[in-house]
Amino acid sequence: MDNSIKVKFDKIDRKILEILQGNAKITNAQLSKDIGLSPAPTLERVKKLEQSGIIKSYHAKLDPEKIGLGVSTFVLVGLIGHNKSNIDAFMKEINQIPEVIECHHITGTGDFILKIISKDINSYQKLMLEQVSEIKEVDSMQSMVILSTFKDSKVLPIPA
Amino acid sequence: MDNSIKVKFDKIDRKILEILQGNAKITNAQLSKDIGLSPAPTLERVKKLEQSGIIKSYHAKLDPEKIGLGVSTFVLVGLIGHNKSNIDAFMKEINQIPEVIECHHITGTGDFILKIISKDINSYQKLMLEQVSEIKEVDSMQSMVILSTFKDSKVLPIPA
DNA sequence: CTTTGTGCCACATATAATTCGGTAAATTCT
DNA sequence: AGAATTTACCGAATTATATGTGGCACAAAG
Repeated sequence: MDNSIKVKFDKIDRKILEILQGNAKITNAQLSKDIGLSPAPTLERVKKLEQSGIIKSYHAKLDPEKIGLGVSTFVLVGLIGHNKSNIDAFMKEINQIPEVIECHHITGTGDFILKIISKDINSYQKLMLEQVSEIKEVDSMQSMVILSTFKDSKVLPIPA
Repeated sequence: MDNSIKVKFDKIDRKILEILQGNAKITNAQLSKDIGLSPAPTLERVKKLEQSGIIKSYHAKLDPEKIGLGVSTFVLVGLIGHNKSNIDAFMKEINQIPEVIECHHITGTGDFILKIISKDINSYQKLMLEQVSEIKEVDSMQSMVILSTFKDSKVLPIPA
């Protein structure tokens, strides 16, 4: 099991990570210029960062509205019980709903927070009524509809 | 102003978008095989999707724990007023805090929801006390600490 | 029908990634 | 400290990939 412990990386690696978080499509040649190395060791560092699991994957970011996804929400979900089997069953159901793009177990008000994205309010309602609230472990749900998004950074603040 | 209206794309484009959301590093040659076209028109389609703004950008996804980011939270923030100048001022401050990786204006309980990521509980507390709560438009704050993340999909469900 | 445009392929070329051999600095061991 | 070992780097050659071009076929418009 890979238990995600902190891995070593130096100042140059940090710079690489910052650049690649913001722009994964940069050429290795340009990246090497930006960090002040030649292409060969630059590539070597990127490969190591990938192999060590620091870089997990690369993704294209789409414009939700342009693909017809007009409604995004956060939903606080309370479960009927907190034992492992309940949570596992809930997770399993949630994982099968592509509109649920995030699911986090949290402290505080609810037990879980979901991020859901769908076409419009109608399809959102349908999704909630026919899929989410149908999961038998679900007790309560509280929706927060996103009116607008001011910040959605894909760049994590790498600690010194 | 680009007002993010829905743009046309066909079944092949949808497949391209699905693949690129999950794996932005695929070669054009492989992508063309996966969608059943030759490289030239494949590349042409990808370029069009980029130019039309459907594809906004490409990002490397890092493992937060491996770079020493152990604490992620959602924070519900209430503002002292809801007029535009207040909200603008708040946004401006929020944008300068790299630990705040998301900021959404929402309906429901609070006015805004933030996603914050930091090194540990101490640095989180420091951030909240010295930066977020210092913003003068901020009235109330309610933190939800993420215990674990079960799903964090970068693939949006493109409607039919 | 004819025309115009769109989308495709195959192939040629340009650009970029990747590999390789060698060197220097840093680290470890004695 | 000094030798041995490892690590990180560079420049150049090679390989892979992206990109550009011309031509063909189908579909939509006139």
